[in-house]
Parts: sequence; structure tokens; C-alpha cells
Amino acid sequence: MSNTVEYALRAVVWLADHPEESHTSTSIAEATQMPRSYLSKILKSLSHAGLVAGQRGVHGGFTLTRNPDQLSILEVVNAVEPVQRIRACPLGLEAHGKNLCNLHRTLDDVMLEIEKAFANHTIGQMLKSPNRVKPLCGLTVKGRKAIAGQSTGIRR
Amino acid sequence: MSNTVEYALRAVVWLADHPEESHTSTSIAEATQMPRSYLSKILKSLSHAGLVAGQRGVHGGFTLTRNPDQLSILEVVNAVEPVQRIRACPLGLEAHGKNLCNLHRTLDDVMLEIEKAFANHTIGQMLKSPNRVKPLCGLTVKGRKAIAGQSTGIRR
DNA sequence: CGGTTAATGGATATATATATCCTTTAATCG
DNA sequence: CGATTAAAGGATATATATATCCATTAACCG
Repeated sequence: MSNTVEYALRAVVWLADHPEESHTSTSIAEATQMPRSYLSKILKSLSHAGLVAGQRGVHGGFTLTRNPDQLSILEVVNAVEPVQRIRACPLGLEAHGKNLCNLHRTLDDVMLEIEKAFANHTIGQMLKSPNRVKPLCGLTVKGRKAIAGQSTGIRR
Repeated sequence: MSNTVEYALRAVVWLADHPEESHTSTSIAEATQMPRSYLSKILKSLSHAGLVAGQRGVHGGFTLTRNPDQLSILEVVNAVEPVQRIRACPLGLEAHGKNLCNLHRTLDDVMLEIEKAFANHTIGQMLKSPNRVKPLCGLTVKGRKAIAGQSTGIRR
């Protein structure tokens, strides 16, 4: 699980959990504790994939374009670092033709299972599940006033 | 799926498919088309994990120590690049205590599913499955005589 | 023994992922 | 309009994964 994916998910979860207003890359980076410049790049990817919308200028920032309940982890992952399915023999063996050998057929089966695992979870689920710890709880917004409804304390 | 894992699996599959004798890192590298020196490093990891045994000197080389039918892909993966389970909050949030927040709880669930997917496939299965392409077929041993029973042709 | 073979271990080089920086473009506001 | 804000885009630096190289150790063989 790469750093990039972790950052992208943190940002998306944060946006989903604070939908009242748009958030600048700077504010998201401070809130979720990641490098500002790198997040900026990641937000570009998410924007390119249509998962978030960027607005320039004063009062600009990023907002989620999708309903968190309809947004799977897979879509976030694929926006920043697509799951690499195996479509041709990595050895370039002509003998296999369009078919993969059992090794790569099996590995691609595993990749498919990984895709399914990612697809089975939505951002909305993570925010709602009861009896569980709310995502990113304990993190607070710096540089602006706290927003009503935001998670500020510990919830078990 | 990293390069390292791909190489490790190729080497293990090759050894499993040619169990009559030991194979030097050089011969495995040539046969399965990967960098010799890097393979050498990977074989060290596999040896350290006890999946292969290295024998020095003349007629030395590597052999599988395990029955391919009892050897899962997960064990090979974990030998060279362990599946990273999430055991503590990557943000270091004390508030969570031993519990992960839903984001990381979910991500760790996915990692568990990935582990299971890897654990569900054995090296032996890949060599045996009928109606499928034999692993690494088309590759031949260079520098020594062909070995009886080895895959030399195309099998569909 | 000494010579040859090949794994083992560790140092070094290269490529890619991660992270930073700076310029340009677009939006708001007075 | 000009000033300010912030995203968009691209160039540069740093860290890690990938790959190479060399010295050492151990086994075989004559």
C-alpha cells in the first residue's frame, strides 16, 4: 500500500467528512498531516479523474464531486495509482499468444481479487460504521475556526 | 505487484518445475530471463526464509526445500517483500489507542484479503492445472544440456 | 593441499517514487 | 482595472527500490 494511496484516501475522507465548504490543498495538508506540495499533485490526479473539483482564487479549494456512499476505495486508488492487471506475458513469450501462462494467469487472478477488495468498500461506509473509530478523528483544522459538526474529540 | 515478487516467483516456479538437480543463480537467471545479480539477492532472501537451500562449490546451486503443493504464493511474497499489515495508526494518533480508525481498519481488512488471495494459490497448482498454459513455457535452459521432462514446447 | 566453482555478504551505481519548488492561469474582491 | 488568492502545470531535488559489482567463504575435485 503506497504512500500516495494513503495520502489520496486521507484527503478524500477528509473532504467527505467536511462537505460544508471547499478546502485548499494547504488546509487539507495541515489537517491530515501530509506534505502540502505532494498533496497538491495528488489532488491534481483526483481532479483529473473527476473525483474532486478544484476552484481557483479566493474562497477556492477542493470539494468532492461524488456521493461518498457511491465512491469506492478502488476508484480513489485507480485515480492515483491504477491497479496493474496483467494483460500480456511480462516475458514477452510469443508462444503464449493471448493466453497467459499459469503463473501470470494466477497473479492476474490475485490482482482481480485485490480490485474486488478495494471495490467492496466505500468512503461513506468508513464514515458511518457504528462501534468503530471515526476516520482521522483527533485531527483538527488549523488556521481557521472549527467547523460545526466536525470531529474534535475521541469517539470509541 | 513489484518486480522483486515477480522475479522470486519465476525462480521458485522454475525450481519446482525442474527438481531433478540443483540450479545455479546464473542458470536460473538465464532460463527465466532476469538480472543475474539481482536474482542472487532474491535467492538469498528465499534461502533465509527457508524456502530454498543454497549449496556452494562445484555442482552447487539452489533447490526447493518445500513441496510445491504445500508452498503458497504468500510464503514466497513474504520471504522477499512481506505484506504490510497496518498494526498502528500511520498518523500516530494516540486517541485511537490500539484500535485503528475506520480508514486504516478498512485498509488493513483489504490487506488481509490480499494475504488470503496470495495464500489461496500454491506453486504446485500452477504447474498442474490442466487446460491452462504451463508456467514459463517456451523458456529453455542455456549452457547445459536439456533435461528430460522439461518444458520445451508449446502446450495449450 | 591448491585450483575451481558457486553461494554469501556487503558496497556501489542506476532508476523510479516521493517530495519540493517555481511559474502560469484563473477566480474573487475592492 | 490592479491586488490577492489558490489551483494547474512543469522543473528540480531527495529517498527508496532496483540493479550491478567485488571480496569473502565454503564446497568439490584432482
